[in-house]
Amino acid sequence: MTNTTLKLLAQQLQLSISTVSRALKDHPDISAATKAKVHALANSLDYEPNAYAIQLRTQSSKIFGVIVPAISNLFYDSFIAAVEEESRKNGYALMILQSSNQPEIELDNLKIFRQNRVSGVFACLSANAENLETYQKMTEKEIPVVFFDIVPKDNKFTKVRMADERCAVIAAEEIIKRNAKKVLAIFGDAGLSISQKRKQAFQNFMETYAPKVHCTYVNANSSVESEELFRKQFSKAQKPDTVFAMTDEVLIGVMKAVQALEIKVPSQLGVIGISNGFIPTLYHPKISYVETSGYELGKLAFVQMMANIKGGKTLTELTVEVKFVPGESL
Amino acid sequence: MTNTTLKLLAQQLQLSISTVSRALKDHPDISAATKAKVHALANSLDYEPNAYAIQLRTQSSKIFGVIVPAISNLFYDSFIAAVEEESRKNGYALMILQSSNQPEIELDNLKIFRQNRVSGVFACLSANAENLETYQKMTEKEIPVVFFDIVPKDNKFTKVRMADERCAVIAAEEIIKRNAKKVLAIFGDAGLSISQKRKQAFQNFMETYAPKVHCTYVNANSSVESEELFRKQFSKAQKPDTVFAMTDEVLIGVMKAVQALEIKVPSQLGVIGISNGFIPTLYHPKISYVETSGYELGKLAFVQMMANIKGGKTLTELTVEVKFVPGESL
DNA sequence: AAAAAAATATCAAACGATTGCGAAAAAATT
DNA sequence: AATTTTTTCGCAATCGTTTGATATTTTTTT
Repeated sequence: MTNTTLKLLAQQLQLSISTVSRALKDHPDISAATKAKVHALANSLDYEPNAYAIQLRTQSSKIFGVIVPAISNLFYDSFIAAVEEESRKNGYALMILQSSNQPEIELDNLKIFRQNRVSGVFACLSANAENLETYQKMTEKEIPVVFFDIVPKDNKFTKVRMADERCAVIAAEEIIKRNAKKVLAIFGDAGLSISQKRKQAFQNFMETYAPKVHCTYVNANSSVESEELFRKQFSKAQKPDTVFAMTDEVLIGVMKAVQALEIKVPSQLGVIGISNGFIPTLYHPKISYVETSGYELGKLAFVQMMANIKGGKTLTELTVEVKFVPGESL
Repeated sequence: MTNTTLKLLAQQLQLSISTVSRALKDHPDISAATKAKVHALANSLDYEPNAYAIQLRTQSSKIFGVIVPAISNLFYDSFIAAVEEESRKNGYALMILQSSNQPEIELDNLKIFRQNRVSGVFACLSANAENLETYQKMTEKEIPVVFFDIVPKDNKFTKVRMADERCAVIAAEEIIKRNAKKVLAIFGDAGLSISQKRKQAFQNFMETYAPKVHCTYVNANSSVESEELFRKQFSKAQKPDTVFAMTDEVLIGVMKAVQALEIKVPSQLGVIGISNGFIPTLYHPKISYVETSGYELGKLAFVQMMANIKGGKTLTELTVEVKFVPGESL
C-alpha cells in the first residue's frame, strides 16, 4: 500500500497541490470550507507529511544527533532521557549513536549525522579523540555542536559539563566536617581530564584547609581495581577511616569489599561518593554523595543547543550546579 | 557555507549531474579517468550525499525507530546498545524515542516515525497500551514492526522476548534444589503480562514438583513497595527462608531490607532473582540470578527485523534463551 | 453597473539525488 | 572506408513538499 501524498489528496479533491498544502497548514489564503474538506480527507486517508521532502525543500531537518561513549550507562542514559524529553517537546527527534570510545566510530557517526543533515549535534568526546577538526567543520557549516561531559579544551566550542571541581570540593568539605583523620581517595581513569580535575581540586582543598588529615590518592579503572585497591589499603595497620569514591564504578568496588569484610559504615568507615544517585541508595546505610545529574546536564545542553540555533553563536562553557545529598554513611 | 551537492561538482568538472552521480557509485558506464577526477573533487569539497534527497528518490530511509518506555533503564539501554551496534554495521541509523509508559506519547512517537518514513520500528509496548491498530496500519504500509519485551498477544505481529516462563521455571528449579521450605515470591507490576506469565509459570512449577513448599506470591510496583512487602513478610513468625525477586527493581527493595535488618545471606535467607546481571553482582555475597540479557534480545530483534525487510513477512515469536548464573546467595 | 479591493486558488520552480533511455564518440570489425 | 559494437556520457522525469508570483472569482465600493 502506497503512502498518501499531497498529490493524491489534490487529485481526489480536484484541487491543486499547493492549495492542499496550504489548507493543511492553516494558511489564511484558503477558505474555511476548503480547509475542512482537505482536513477531512487527509484524516481519513492517514496523510502523514513526508519529512524527507520537507527537509529537502526547507533545508531543516528537525533532528538532533547525539554521540555518547555508551548508551548503557547510568549517567549518559539519563542525559539522553533529558535531551529526548526536551527535543520531543520542541518537535525534534533524536538520532543516537554510540562511539564505544573509539575515535573511528565517532567519525563514522558524525558522517551519518552530516548525511542526515541533522540540525545539531550533542557530543561527548571519546576518550582519546583528537578529531576536533571534524567538529570544527560542522560548526563552520552551521551545524551547532554542544559538547557535554567530556569536552574539548578549546574555547571555540559550546560546552556544558558538571562542575567537576565543585564536586570534589564539596566532598572534601564534608569529609573535613566529619573530622576524618585518614582518607583514602579513589579516582577514575587517570587519563581522563575529569579525573585529573577532580583529583586536583580535592587535593588542593584538603591541603589548604585540613593539612593535618592524611590522604592517600589512587586511581582505578574499574570496580574490580577499586575493590582491590581498597582491600589493600584497608589491610594496612593504619586503616583509612574515610573513603572517597570519585565515580559509581569506584564506589561499587569499594562497597563490594566493605560488604565482604563486614565493615561497619559509618562507625568503622565513612563513605562518600560522586554519583547521580542511583547506586548510592542501593546500599544500607545509604551512601552520602555529591549529586551530578545527567538529567540536569541534558536539560542544560538542550537550552544551549536552542540558543545556538536561534541566536547564532553562543560560545560558552556552562556547568551544572551540584549538591551534597546526605546519606547515613558519613 | 553551503553544502556540496552533485550539481556543484558537476559544474566545476564540466560534467552532467548524472555522470557525477554514477562516478561516485562506481557505475561501470563511467571511465576510470572520470571517476578519479570526480572522487578527487568530491573529497576535497567534503561532499556528503544528502540522505533526504536519496530517501525521497529511493523511498527507503535507512533509519530504524525504537520505542522504549525509558532509555534510562538497565535492561532497555543494553537492548538499545545491541540494536545500535548491529544497525551501524548494516548502514542503518537509529531514532530512539521513549514513551514514558504513556500511550499518547507512544502514538506521538509513532507519528514521528511515520513522518520520517523509517524502514522499521522496534517497539516495546507501554504498560496499558491498546493502540495496536496503529501498529497494524504500519505493517500494512509495509513498515515492519518488531515487538520486544512487552509484546502484544496478537499473533499478527513479529515478536521477540525473553523466555519469561523459562526464567521463572529455572528459578523455581533452583529453589527446589536448595530444599526451601517457605518461599516468598515477589513479582512486578500485576498489570503487565510479563508478570502474569512469570508468576503463572513459577506457581505451576512449584505446585507440580514441590507441592509441600509453602509459597507466598505478591506483586510490587517499585523497589519501595518490594522492600515494604519483604519487611512485612519477614516480621511474621514464620519467616520465609527463600525469596525470589522477579525484577531488579524488586531485588533492590529486598536487598535494602536485607542489609538494614542484617539478615545473613544465604544462611538465614536464600535470594534469587531475574536480572541482566548488573545489580545482583553489586552485593556481597553475589546474588544468584537467572540471566535475561537485553543485549541478546537486541541482537535477536535485529535479526528478525532484517528478515522482515528482506524476506517479506516473518511472523514468529522468538525467545532468547536464559541461563542460571550462580552467585553465593542460595 | 463598472471599477477597485479582497479573497481564494493555481502555476511552476525549486530542494538533491537516482535512473531508464537515448546520443555521441571511440574502438573494433568487416 | 563503411558499418557495427562498445564505451562514455547527457537528458529529463521523478520522489513530495514549499512558496513567491500570478490568475481567477467574489465582494465591496463608488
